[in-house]
Amino acid sequence: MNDVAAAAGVALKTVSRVVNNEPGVNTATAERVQAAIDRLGYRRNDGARTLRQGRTSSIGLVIEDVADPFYSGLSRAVEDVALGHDYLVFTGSSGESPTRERDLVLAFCARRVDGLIIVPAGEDHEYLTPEVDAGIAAVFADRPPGAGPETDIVLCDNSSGSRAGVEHLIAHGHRRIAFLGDSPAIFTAQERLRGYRQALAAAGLPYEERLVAMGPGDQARVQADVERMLSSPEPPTALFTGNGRMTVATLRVFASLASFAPPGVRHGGGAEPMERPALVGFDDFELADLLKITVVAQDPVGLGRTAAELLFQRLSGDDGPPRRVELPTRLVDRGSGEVGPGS
Amino acid sequence: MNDVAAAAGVALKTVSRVVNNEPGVNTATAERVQAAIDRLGYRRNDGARTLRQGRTSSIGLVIEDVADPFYSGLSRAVEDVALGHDYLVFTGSSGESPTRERDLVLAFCARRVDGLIIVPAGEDHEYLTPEVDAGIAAVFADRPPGAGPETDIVLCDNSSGSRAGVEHLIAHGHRRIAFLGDSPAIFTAQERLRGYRQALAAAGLPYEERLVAMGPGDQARVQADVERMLSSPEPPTALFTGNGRMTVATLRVFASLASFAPPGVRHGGGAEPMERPALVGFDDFELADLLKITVVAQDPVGLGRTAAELLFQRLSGDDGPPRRVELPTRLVDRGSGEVGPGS
DNA sequence: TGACCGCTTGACAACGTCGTCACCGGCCCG
DNA sequence: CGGGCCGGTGACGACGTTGTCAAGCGGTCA
Repeated sequence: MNDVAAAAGVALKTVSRVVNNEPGVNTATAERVQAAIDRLGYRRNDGARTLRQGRTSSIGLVIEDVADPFYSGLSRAVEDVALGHDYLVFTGSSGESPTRERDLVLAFCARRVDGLIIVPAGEDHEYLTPEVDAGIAAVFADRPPGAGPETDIVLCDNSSGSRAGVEHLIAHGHRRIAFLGDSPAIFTAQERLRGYRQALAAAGLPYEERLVAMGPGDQARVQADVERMLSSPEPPTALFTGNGRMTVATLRVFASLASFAPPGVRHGGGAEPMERPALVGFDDFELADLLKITVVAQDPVGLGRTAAELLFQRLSGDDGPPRRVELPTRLVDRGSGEVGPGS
Repeated sequence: MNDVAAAAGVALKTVSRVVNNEPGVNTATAERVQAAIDRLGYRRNDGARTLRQGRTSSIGLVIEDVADPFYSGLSRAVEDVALGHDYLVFTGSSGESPTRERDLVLAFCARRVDGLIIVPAGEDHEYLTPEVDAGIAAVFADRPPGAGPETDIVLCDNSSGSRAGVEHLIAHGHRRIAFLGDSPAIFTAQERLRGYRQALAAAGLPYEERLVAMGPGDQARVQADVERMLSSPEPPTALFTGNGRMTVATLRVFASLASFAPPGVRHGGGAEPMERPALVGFDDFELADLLKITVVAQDPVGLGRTAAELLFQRLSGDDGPPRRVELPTRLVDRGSGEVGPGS
């Protein structure tokens, strides 16, 4: 900018005015400055600008994993809202590690992002208190934070969604319904389990420990749990899976159990030691339509958009009490809940 | 930092030394300073730091769409490499718009990112020349740039992969193979078409315009093209789809054409006006294994990792001639190429 | 004629950090 | 006893911007 000013024979401040389209610059002068800018290939240094102005026009987004379709949808929505406000987005994946979540958040804070959108991996968010006190806005998405500052929160209505999914199975005559969920440490897993229990209770069905398995979503674990349940004396006739990864893993288990009939096709005989159970999954996924899997659909885009919109309201001065938004889920019936007893 | 210095009764510079773990500070002094830092909840302003130091320890990543699994895999890989170097990542989706690509890149440049990884949407990258001259490193991934500065480039071996996929179909007896590709303006679409033609030529098969359809990957377009081809007098017995979205769209078309037999199951009669054609897709996708779709798998993670590694080599001083890396593809045979004439 | 106005322009400090250099006191060595 | 060295500390400017304030200038109005 110094060079531009020298080249155009004006003061620094005049160049600044031209660059920022501030009024009060003679047209001829402005043209001369613009010419110098073009000639020298000058571009404003936004780093210095933000230092001077005290806001960076950037936000930080911490999610579990960009490569997970659920979070990448959320991510894209956040990005779109941010770009609409001329904000840039730092993205980071925590990979479910509380340490990495914290490191990322603090790195973003050191960069003085104006706001944060966080899908928390950890339980303790006290580390955020000084940052929030320092004026950084924060919104939690998908899961509520642990102990820490009061912030806006955007969630899916996990328990109602889960309950609706399980009720759908019950309505089709299922009485022994298994629940496969994420690690109990994860909020959404707990909530979905809660919805499952509510649905059972409302229908007067017993809650059986042996039909509930929670843990990481890797194929081996799911395979073991599903096989164990299905080969037990009184196997479940339906499965409810607690997230998209579990649903897909379960489908792979089904595929690996060659004795299953294809979906919708029944075995000939009456005895069905290994008939393919009904399945309803929490969270929609690509190709679920082709595979005809009934799901409780969340709205990752809505989650991201809402979180970003709340954040920008805060950034534009709203300092009302913290809000907690719960987005509804939607049961998408594709038929996989119908197989089995009741159909 | 000023406040901390005052609170600890030392000079600014001493605080700076403590914060940066610089040697030459008396242990007692350091403790006093550290206490003041903790008490005041001070955190270094990395914005000011980068201004002073001339590098921002951040890179910009411009892709087509974070929500697309191919790019989100790439994105995650870039992020992991960057975090390994203590770099932060700005992410932006261009949505195939050259203007938005350019705006994003220039916004990142104004923020003085140290480097850029770009999946180009546009054809003209002259706008990058001043930035690269100014010292910003750039690497193009997945597609080569149009006119502009010489930079490192990381691609998939599109034509070979495509050729291998089509040869697989030919090897299974197919003679009329349709090609459904992305818009011809897109580099990868052109390359994959080239591979298709090479395979045909090598097998002595004619190239027929009527069997080639290129354009956007929306369901309606694909539906129209596939239906037109399949209902033509001499319909293709196999389809080769040019990217994951096309493959999925084509599967949906198959599902909508109720007259098709399920995969692997043949119609009873000899005449087969609408037998389900064989299908091989470029690009793997989740659940392709369950749907038993043969694909030419790319390696989005490898693409992202390689691009990031090249970038960091540049950032650490490597100024050798521009490099062009082509990553191999891999044919994953799941049986969907076998249906039809030869099987 | 002089006070005042609007328009244009510029000088200067400040944002928060770090690199450079200088300073101070104590100690060793000749 | 004097010079040099060293560990510890601080003053100051610079990075590239922008906000504040003031000044120059020509013209208008009382």
